[in-house]
Amino acid sequence: MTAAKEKYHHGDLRSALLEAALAVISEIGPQGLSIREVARRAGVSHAAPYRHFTDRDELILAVVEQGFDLMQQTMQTEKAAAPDDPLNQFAASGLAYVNFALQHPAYYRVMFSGDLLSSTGHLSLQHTSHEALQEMVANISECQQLGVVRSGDPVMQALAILSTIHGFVSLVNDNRIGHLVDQPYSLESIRDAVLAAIFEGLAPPQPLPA
Amino acid sequence: MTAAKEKYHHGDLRSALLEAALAVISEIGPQGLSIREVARRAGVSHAAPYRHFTDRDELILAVVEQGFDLMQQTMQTEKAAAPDDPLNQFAASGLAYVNFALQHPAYYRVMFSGDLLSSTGHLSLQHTSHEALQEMVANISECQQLGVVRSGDPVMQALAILSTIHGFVSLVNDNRIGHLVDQPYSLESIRDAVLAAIFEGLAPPQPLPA
DNA sequence: AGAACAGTGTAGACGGCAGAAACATTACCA
DNA sequence: TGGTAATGTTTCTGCCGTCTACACTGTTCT
Repeated sequence: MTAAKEKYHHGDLRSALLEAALAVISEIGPQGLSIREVARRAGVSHAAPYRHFTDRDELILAVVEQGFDLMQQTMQTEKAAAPDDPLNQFAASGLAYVNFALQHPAYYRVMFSGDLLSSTGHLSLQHTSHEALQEMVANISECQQLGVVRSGDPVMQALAILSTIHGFVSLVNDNRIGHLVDQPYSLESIRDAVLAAIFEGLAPPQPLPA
Repeated sequence: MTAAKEKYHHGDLRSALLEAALAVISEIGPQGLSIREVARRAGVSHAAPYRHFTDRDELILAVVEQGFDLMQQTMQTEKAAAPDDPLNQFAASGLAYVNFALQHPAYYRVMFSGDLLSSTGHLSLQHTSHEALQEMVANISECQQLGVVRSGDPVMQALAILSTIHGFVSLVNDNRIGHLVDQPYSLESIRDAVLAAIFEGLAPPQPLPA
């Protein structure tokens, strides 16, 4: 935990603030994220964070970017570890996305809450997500050419899949699944069913004639 | 707009506050919703709302409940207007859900933002959504018995569909779709594609032998 | 070595917010 | 007509974001 680092003023306040911010979001939720609380946890005065972030928004944005980095990295790793055919790799990416969201709910909430940042703009983020979608589309096209995914506009298919996955993890992270279903369903079983539904919908309507 | 109603103190402050709250959410977003701003718009002191709502949360909750009522009503109407077979009625409900969310983004955001209310609990809402899911499940079962929906646990199917729809409208309402795709896709076309994808995934794998 | 300087943290102030308490006004009812 | 409950206002506390003026620390130049 932040080891031995009290060099001169603080050492690495910026990182400490990001860490504290994530902790606050985990414990209290994003609405409880205040500059003052974060500063308190980092053990500095309430104005110190302004040396590193011009704004509350910029602090949050930094956490968001950190989250995107971590997610992208995780997905890349999982994809690389999957068998070397497009459909399996695509499935691995999807599973990795969902697992990231479920394992790091604080990150996912900040990244996609929509109410946290005042402006949804922020070009760098737009670029990141646009790229991610493009990769997804390319992957789907590849699967189509192999005949393992039904034909259709891959952009539309990607958006539908993204909707499903994002919707699922949002419902879970906002704690709405528990109220919806009765006892005997575990989160993992629902997750697997949702992912299965995606791939059922993606499969060609007629099984391969072979 | 609010007609002639300045009876005694205010007339119907409670309604005026709900109306103002919704307006604020539309214009500034849910994070800008403050008791004081709402009171200002209703032309009363900042403490007046506390006569009608014990809490900021309770005000928001009232808007949420109003939203659920309106949505349920809309869906019921559309469902009744659809042809009298289960699959068409199911499709009509789904379309109505999406359209409600797209036409009343402010309501939808408050209803499902997750960050707005401190507690996700609120039994009445849990009850409402649980009931809604049950109805969905029943509808799916009916379709299965007619052979127009593939077999499988209808609860899981319902959750997958709900995920897709909720995910789609969340992405749209948080303004993320625009950054993702390039020009030539209209929102309606994406909406239709997403809905189509749901029903493709729901269709029996082998077309009816007839 | 010593002085200037930039980077970093602090102290205090301002206005806005949620919420509680005490007070004022109005509608209604006996 | 007078009493009472409902409704709205004022005022206060404490937290928040952000700004400004100041203090400390490490570096760099002479």
